Amino acid sequence: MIRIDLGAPVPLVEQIEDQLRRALAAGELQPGEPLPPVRQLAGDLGVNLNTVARAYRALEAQGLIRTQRGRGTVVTPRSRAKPGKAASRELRDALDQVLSEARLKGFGESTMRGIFEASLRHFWQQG
Amino acid sequence: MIRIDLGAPVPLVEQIEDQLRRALAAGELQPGEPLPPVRQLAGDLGVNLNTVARAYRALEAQGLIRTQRGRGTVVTPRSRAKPGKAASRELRDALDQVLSEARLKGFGESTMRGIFEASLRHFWQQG
DNA sequence: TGCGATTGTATCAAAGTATGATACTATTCG
DNA sequence: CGAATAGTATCATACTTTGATACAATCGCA
Repeated sequence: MIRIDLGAPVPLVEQIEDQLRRALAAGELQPGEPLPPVRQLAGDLGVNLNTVARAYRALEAQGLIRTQRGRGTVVTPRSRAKPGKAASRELRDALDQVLSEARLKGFGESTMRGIFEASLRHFWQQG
Repeated sequence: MIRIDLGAPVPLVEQIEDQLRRALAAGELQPGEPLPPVRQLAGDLGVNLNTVARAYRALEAQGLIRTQRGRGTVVTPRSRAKPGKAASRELRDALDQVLSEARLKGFGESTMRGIFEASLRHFWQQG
């Protein structure tokens, strides 16, 4: 379900968090559905249970999942709130970051569009 | 020219590196043009000169600038090489990351397209 | 030519962050 | 109640980031 890279420069907690968020955005994890217990996921990935617990807590702080000691962790229903100005600025910034790198690496405009459309479909189509 | 945020979770070196890369991709810094000396930029930003020097070295490792002790740092001409498979995978991954977050924050498909097109124009049009 | 000014580099210490080992607490179910 | 299962807290260790300071290369001008 998730694959982590011990040699990557990005922290394990963040790798786990990012991939779970992607699964949530793609609809692979539906609201109400339980996430694996921290010990199980930690065992599968070969990391400490705290590392998974921290990823869960980060996602909970973003309102994406809800966790309760002794009971487990479940996916929360998707927020229907419209994003604010700060969120828009952050999104533009993150996109600029990705596109500027792509530009410098030699990707062309149409290639870029193709990759974008694929990702867009992945996360917006029915997800 | 650059603005950094001491309270942000992203390291100063990376903030500086990212913003310089964006300036390069947007064509605000043209090939052959000199970058400010590390002490000057460091002074402007209120950080240690080493922090700027590290950002310069990172960009040099990516082939974007060329630096020589005692002489300074200049922008290198843009590489004409086509990106390989690894670069494509990384790009898809980075885009997925950004779009999945946007999706969960409630951005709509057309809003997303608009922001993307703006960024695309910014970095590909004549830049 | 030589010396001062300017530019990037190396070294090392201090503070902050990430990860893991271990013990703790809450919930469920027989 | 008690065992099993779920998340939490604490703390030690290793790694990363930042900065202070000293070093080395290049340039320019007297």
